Amino acid sequence: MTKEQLTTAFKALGDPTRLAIFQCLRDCCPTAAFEDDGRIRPADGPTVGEVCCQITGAEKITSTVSAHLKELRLAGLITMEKRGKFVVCALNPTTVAELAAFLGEKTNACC
Amino acid sequence: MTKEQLTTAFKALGDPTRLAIFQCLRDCCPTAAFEDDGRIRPADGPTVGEVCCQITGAEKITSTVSAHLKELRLAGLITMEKRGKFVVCALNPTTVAELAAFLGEKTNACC
DNA sequence: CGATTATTTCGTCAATTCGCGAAATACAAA
DNA sequence: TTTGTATTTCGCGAATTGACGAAATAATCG
Repeated sequence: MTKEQLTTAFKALGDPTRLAIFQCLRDCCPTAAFEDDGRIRPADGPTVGEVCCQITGAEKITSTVSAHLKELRLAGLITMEKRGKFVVCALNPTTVAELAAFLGEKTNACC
Repeated sequence: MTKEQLTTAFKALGDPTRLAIFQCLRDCCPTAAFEDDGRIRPADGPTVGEVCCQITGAEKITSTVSAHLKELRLAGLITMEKRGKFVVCALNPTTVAELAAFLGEKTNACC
């Protein structure tokens, strides 16, 4: 991970709305595996609309949350995939693990 | 750690200069344990001036780096202590570990 | 096809941030 | 006390950010 990728990722997490999204995706399961019409939705995460509802209480996704999701995606922290009319998202565990590893790297032994 | 503390800490790391300072403090030892006059300097970290030199190449600490150090301190990521004419600093391993732990928390089992 | 639903992009505005230099503060040495 | 050194605070301007609503895009439904 380059220094620039690290700063981008940390900056993405350094906003209350985006951190809430991050926690939502980390802690929450997709709220349903089936649509109203019975079709199954790939269970890799909630739709962006569902995430927005959890975060802001809004019924539909807002442009603000959409922008935050985009930033998290560009930072490599989440994945987003189109599923018909919906966009589902999920954490990118690889990047998260790399951030944790960066923080966990040992301090130089002589200190 | 509250949500606000988490965002503050991540935001503090989300700037290239501050991340460089963080890496410097994590990876570097104090460059010397003795002053010119022979007095020992507490070996808990380099002076802020030494950190600034490593980061920017400047001979004396700049107001920019001073402000970044303050933000890292307010975020709980580093400690700063006055030692006579100097201010020495060091990582706060507790906060760093808490951030790493937050990122490392397991995804909900059902996902 | 048109209508509806889910989402993103765009434009704007207020607020924040970053870097800089000058001035202020703190401490030590002479 | 005066001088010098290390550092912080202040004030400013340029650039970025976050929130919001309106418009655009994309896919499904009828």
